[in-house]
Amino acid sequence: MPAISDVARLAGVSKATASRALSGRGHVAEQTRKRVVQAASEIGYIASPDAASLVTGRTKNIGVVIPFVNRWFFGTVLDGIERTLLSAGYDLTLYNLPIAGPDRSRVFDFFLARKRVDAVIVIGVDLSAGEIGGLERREKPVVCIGGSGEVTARLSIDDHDVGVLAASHLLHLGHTRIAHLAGIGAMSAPRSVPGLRAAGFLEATDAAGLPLRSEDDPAGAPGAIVVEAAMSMPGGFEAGLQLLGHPAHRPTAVFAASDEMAFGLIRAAERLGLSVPRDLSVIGVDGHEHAGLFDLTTIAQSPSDQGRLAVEVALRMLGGDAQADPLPDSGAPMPTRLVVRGSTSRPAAG
Amino acid sequence: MPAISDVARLAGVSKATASRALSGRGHVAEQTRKRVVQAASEIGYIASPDAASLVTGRTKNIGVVIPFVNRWFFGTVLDGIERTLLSAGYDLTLYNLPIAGPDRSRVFDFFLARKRVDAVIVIGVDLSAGEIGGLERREKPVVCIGGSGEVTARLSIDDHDVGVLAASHLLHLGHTRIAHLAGIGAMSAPRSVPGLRAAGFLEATDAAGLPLRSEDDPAGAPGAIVVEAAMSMPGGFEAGLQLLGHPAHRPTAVFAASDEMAFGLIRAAERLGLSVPRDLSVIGVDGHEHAGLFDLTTIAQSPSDQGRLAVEVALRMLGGDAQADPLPDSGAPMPTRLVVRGSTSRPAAG
DNA sequence: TTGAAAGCGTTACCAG
DNA sequence: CTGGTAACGCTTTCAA
Repeated sequence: MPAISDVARLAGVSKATASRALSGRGHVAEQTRKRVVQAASEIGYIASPDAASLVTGRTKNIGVVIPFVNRWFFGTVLDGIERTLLSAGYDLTLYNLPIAGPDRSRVFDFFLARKRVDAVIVIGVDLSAGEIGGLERREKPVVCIGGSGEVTARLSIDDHDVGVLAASHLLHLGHTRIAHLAGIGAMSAPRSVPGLRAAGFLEATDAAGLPLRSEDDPAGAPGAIVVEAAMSMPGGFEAGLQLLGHPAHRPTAVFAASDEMAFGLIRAAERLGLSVPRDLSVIGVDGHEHAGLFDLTTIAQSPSDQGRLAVEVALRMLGGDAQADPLPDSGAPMPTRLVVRGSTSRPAAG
Repeated sequence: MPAISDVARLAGVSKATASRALSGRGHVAEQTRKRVVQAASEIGYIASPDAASLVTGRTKNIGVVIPFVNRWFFGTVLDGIERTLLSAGYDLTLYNLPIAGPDRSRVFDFFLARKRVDAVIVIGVDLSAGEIGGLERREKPVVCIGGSGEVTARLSIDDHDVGVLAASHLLHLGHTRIAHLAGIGAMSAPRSVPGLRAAGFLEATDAAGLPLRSEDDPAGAPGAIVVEAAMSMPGGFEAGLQLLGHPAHRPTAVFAASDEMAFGLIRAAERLGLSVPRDLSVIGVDGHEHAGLFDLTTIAQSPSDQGRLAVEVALRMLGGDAQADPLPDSGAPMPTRLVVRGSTSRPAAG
């Protein structure tokens, strides 16, 4: 493996000059720079990042903490991050965070505690105060996408508003028996993404005069109901079979907390012989790339943009200038938009 | 940031002893070891991996090259890798490889060329001779999962056999008009995963006396046909609309090269008013976690096991003993099994 | 503009 | 079993 001293010798300069010529820091005569670069490529020299970061304190490496890679939102955010990092010359170290348990603290206390990453991007994780404290103590920039926890830099859509928007769309169409397929923890963790969406939903249905019902309530009456399930296609499917199983109790519209849940719900409806949107209107959240295929009305967001932006924010924070607000638009929520397709319509007459 | 010299001072020993005590290499009196460990945890010391790898040449970091994170197979393999690596104390650096273009060579020539990873795991990539040469020149262990290219360590299922098995299942049921929804490149890259599956399919249909047909052939006659599409749900959907669009040309059974394609195909069939399996039998490949939800017959494999195993192989190669065969079972293919569900049946009479 | 030399934080060798 | 010391490969003062 050629070292910088080899390059220096071949180019007839000192290590110092070779370093300056190759890294672009400090002034070097154009002619010598060329000679050094030529020598380097001749022997296939590539700088050792370890040696460099040992002295500079920078690793050119960003840690990404993510709970799933196999859910569309998360995978797509990761994709956006990776692409942006690649073109900035940064490495991405992936930490697939288990929901809880000893491995989770291992990620925070061991892996992230070492000096291997310049910054951390955390996607869709509800961070505990202790975890946040640990990260901040290392003085590494932390950028969050979604999730919850009192952190300085967070990029996210307005999840409460998403809930309001979805409910309003259904109310507007004239539905009065509406269910919300919420993510796990919606009721117990009000600041989490599922919690905020559920709260927005309930606020809107309440404002419209719909009472909150439980599954045991008398059938057929107007009202809103919230059911929790895994935010995945099977989650939506299972919950859907349950929710739609009793004709008398059946809502005429459902707001699913994610498009993947909505897909599962639609399949459950079909399995039960229901037609969407004639018997059931469905609206989801995400703007999943398969939403068109299911003809699903959804509240779209742009995960890959969020990923790209998170990287830009992190790099900006790394670039010093600690005073300047690193967040674009002073931390305004990321945009969402209602995409109306064929899965929502007015309820059947009667 | 506390350094090892701080630990040494606090414990009243030399740096050398402190290092030995903490890393476990070399002999240290049990009593001093305890004192050092105690001192380390007291000041929250964590070794700098950069400094360590500078001298040992080992980074405790594995590079993973992957073309998608958002396809189930790839995401699940990644998950298995990550989990295994985490418990072995290794980091995972992710390279989301663009299919082609300058960014692709950048991954190989710049990112992987640096000394930042101890080994590389490559998932589902058709490696060129040049790319393989580059990797081998760095003398880093390379483990491939799927994909193609003449590399020493490869873990994969027998994709040719998968094609045979799928075709045989359909033939056995009595189908004589069978289509194969193949991945892109199946016909042009015979050693690739799509190529092998298609070859197996054609071998079996040919042996059964079914002629290979093109889309323009006279309708209704027995035969096998191969259509290429993206190995995703939308890919299967679009191709399905095309393939099933003309009633006269319609096959009675389709072998989709992945479960995700099969899901799309099933939706296309439903969209066209066809009933599965009455009008159309469908078999996929993967054992996708949603296969049950679509009641899909499939040839299941275990991506997360493949991921786990790839890590074990890589670590074994790293552990010296270059002579011993690092591959389990002398490189025998990974297991697959036919899971019969409701999407395949005998063709309708007539 | 260039060079010499002093680190960065470890581990590994060689004495003791 | 332990301590001193020399690397590892780079960047960065400080002088020239």
